[in-house]
Amino acid sequence: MSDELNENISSGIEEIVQAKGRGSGNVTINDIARVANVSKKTVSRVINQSPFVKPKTRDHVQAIIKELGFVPDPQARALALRKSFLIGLVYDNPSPQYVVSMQRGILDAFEGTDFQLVLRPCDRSEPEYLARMETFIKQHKPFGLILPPSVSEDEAIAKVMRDQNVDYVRIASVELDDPAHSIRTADFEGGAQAARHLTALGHRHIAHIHGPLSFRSTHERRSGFEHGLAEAGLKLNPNMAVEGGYTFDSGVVAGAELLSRATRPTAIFAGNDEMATGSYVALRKAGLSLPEDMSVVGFDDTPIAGRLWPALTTVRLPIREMGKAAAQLLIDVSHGKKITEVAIFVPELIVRDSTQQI
Amino acid sequence: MSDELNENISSGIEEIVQAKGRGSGNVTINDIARVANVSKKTVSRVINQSPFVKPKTRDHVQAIIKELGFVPDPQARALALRKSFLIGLVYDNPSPQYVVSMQRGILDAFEGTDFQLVLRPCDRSEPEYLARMETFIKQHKPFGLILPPSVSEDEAIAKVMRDQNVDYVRIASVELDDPAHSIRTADFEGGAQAARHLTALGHRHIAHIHGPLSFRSTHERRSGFEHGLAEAGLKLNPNMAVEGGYTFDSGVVAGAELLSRATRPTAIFAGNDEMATGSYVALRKAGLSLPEDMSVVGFDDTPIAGRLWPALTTVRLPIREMGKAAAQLLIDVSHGKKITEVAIFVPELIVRDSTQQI
DNA sequence: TAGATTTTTGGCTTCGTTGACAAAAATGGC
DNA sequence: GCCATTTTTGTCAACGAAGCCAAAAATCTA
Repeated sequence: MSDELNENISSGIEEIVQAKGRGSGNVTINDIARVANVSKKTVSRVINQSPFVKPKTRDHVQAIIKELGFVPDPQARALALRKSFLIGLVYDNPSPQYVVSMQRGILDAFEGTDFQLVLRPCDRSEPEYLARMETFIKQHKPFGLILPPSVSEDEAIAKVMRDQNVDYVRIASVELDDPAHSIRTADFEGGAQAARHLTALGHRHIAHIHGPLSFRSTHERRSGFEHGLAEAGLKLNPNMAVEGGYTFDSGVVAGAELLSRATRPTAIFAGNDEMATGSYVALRKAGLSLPEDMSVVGFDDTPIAGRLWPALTTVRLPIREMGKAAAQLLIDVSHGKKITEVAIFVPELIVRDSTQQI
Repeated sequence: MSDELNENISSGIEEIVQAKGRGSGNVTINDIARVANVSKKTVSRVINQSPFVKPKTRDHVQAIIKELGFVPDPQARALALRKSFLIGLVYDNPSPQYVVSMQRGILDAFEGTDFQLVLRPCDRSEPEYLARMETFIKQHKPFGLILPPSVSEDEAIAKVMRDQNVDYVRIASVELDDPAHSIRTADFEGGAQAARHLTALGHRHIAHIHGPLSFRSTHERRSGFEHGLAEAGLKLNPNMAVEGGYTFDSGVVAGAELLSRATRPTAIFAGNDEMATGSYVALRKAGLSLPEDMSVVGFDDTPIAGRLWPALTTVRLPIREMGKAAAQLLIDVSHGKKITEVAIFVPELIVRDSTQQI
């Protein structure tokens, strides 16, 4: 009996391997069912790790799946489940470096899974952006969405996602949502670290180029920075605080503006690396030497920080790790894991060559 | 009759709008068929722009599609067509900036279409990379693949794509494939431009940091460069040519190596912006002033070029436009458009502040 | 060991679309 | 106005999986 069974299986395998090898489509659940001599429903159960399958059956089916190199068709599954295996990265971050790092992290987490990362840039200055978001969700039924700042802070988008009943993870510097939907960064702490570093080097006149006021991170980084200054008995002089747009160009402008003030600061804390890079240019244009004439601290530690001269001292956010954590959270939650605490990423000061003792 | 028809339609629409509004799933082809009083096959024909539909019918159906906000389900279509609406970007380019720019370009072309961009980093140092590629194609049945250098140059990957019968576009500095599958960049010409610029500024001792010899672009850029030097009666001194890996770190090393030579060049042409950035660091470490002591030319014009000090003179490749063209080519070819000539992108020298008269 | 109970398995339908082919409608020629 | 052609439209079965519920097998109980 057992021999006969095995023989049947062997010949079944051979036949299918030959047929599929000639390009007659892929191996499907039906092929597995036929060869394994079970119903396709049972194969489906094995694929989906249903606990209602006898271990013996499961092993048998799995062996045949492996032998035939069967991979379930994501489109067919999506149709039946009314949910695809796409995970969208919805972003509007002005720093391309930030976005690439995050992509990497997400892809790290997808290793060995069937999820695919799709890119969804989101231009919130465009009036239709919410409608587009909704159409995308309706049409493509993504498994989930990952939102880094600043789209993560948009409550209108959050509402759309909830209304459309799609899973999501928001990465932000404040707790915007419940733990199952949040990854948090301790930007406040990062700002404080920047301040402590500069005051420890003896700086007393420290300027700040912060991001747009509509970003939560702007306030967190600045408050943290002020908190750090206060520890050294210092206050942020209001006219030493200039707003930028988290972009390189805005950093150039902001840097120039600071230099036009009556008293020149000896150090600048920029709200992100892009603006810090811009401030380098402004300082150089004014003929200053770095870091002799001015210490500069950035935020994020995107790849450009290490490529500048002098290499930029910056507050490192583990962006790639955050991306990975966000993707993993999405997967874990879908598996029914209960999340009780928001994951918090604490930044770390990376001291390079752009800061020095005064 | 006409009135009656309209009335029926109106009530049908109302009914469906109400039902779907309550979240009972999306509007499907069946709803359209029912309301329009045609078969779903006819609706399908309208969606797919079949020429065998009477204009009157087409307009009628399209009006109802619009009214109900119907969008076809990509998963169901994919299942029936055995081909998804995903387009994969397969990349291994060491410069993250290059990759982001290309992503943007591809997304530009997808505007208003149903295509989604999925990211497929490809690590060719890993032994399984071809098998993974094959599995991805088999499983997800992408509509097409876009391959920038250097994966584009991999003939083993090209074979897999052809065997699996998936459409693709290869972006390369040489003509690797037929016009329907190729986007070409005139790297040779770019190299020549760099040489002409430097010789015109009076430089006679010019070094070259080139990319890995396994990249076609390395040879094209170098040959073009030598060609340009020859126009000025110069030759590339073999020990003034150093190999890098198209990465920042390799640029630092290569720069240092050049400075260790008996005679110091007065200008460097780096094979890409990343390595040019690395050479800045090596030169600065050696105490040189830029551009006074050394002129530097890069290649690509990735965002970092404009962020450096001095801003990098570089040979601009319109990466974003190339990405857009590649995506558009994929779409056009799928629509049956015949391509007789390979699209060639000719680079343009962007003169900034890193080069000066000697 | 028969019957009750629990565990496993299977059958049939559904998801939303397209393909092959058949049927109906429109058009043309006489 | 009738028949042959050509357009246009419709029917029904895929595509490859999962859901619901019933059937079969295994296990337990007395």
